[in-house]
Amino acid sequence: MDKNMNDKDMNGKQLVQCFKALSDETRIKIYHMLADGELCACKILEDFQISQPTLSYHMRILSDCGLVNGKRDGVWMRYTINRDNLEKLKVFLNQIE
Amino acid sequence: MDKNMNDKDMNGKQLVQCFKALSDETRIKIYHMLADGELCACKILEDFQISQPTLSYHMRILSDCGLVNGKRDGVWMRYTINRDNLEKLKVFLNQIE
DNA sequence: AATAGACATAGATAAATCTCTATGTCTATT
DNA sequence: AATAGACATAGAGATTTATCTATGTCTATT
Repeated sequence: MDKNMNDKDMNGKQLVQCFKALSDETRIKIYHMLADGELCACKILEDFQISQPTLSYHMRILSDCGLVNGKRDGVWMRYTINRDNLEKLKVFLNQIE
Repeated sequence: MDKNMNDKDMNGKQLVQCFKALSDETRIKIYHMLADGELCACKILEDFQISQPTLSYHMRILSDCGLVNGKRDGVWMRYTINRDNLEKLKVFLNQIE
């Protein structure tokens, strides 16, 4: 696992955290939605039958592992995909085989 | 999530299951080990400080989601990476962006 | 400065997950 | 047919996760 690691790799812990972040139907759907571009939390919330604190919890998990960037814009939180870490996930999978 | 799906895609549930399977340090390490080729359960077990039933549990999770193939060979279980489903995971990530 | 709206945090709870020990099943060998 | 070895299953317990309600914080508007 640790051999052949370079700056394009994630460490094991971070990888596990990323996969854990994507191992939930709500979060994987959010991640997929963000593929089309930036979205604010209140917009994302409209697409789900969950409470606002639950969404906040999911966005924190997606942010903490580095898959998603969040920036405040006044009263809104605007979320985007973190392209660097998406790339690192791809690098990991491409290492397999 | 469901638009633009074709035979190269996994459905949402299966994707979630795959990511869940990889969201554990033991399993991600096993998956990485299998990248180098077939291994039997008893060989994999040597690399971890876990009980045999726990390994069996993890191998079941990796198999059930389709990331890993297991075939019996007499008394041994020989595991390999399921290349098709690895490819599907890659396709999913490549769809992002 | 009072209010309203967007988001975060705290605390509680139910469900899922990971691990173990004990035991069962199947295969190959003696 | 008895035994040993590799793996699976059952059941239990501790931890983690996903969700909620209630409440707090911060920003913008009136």
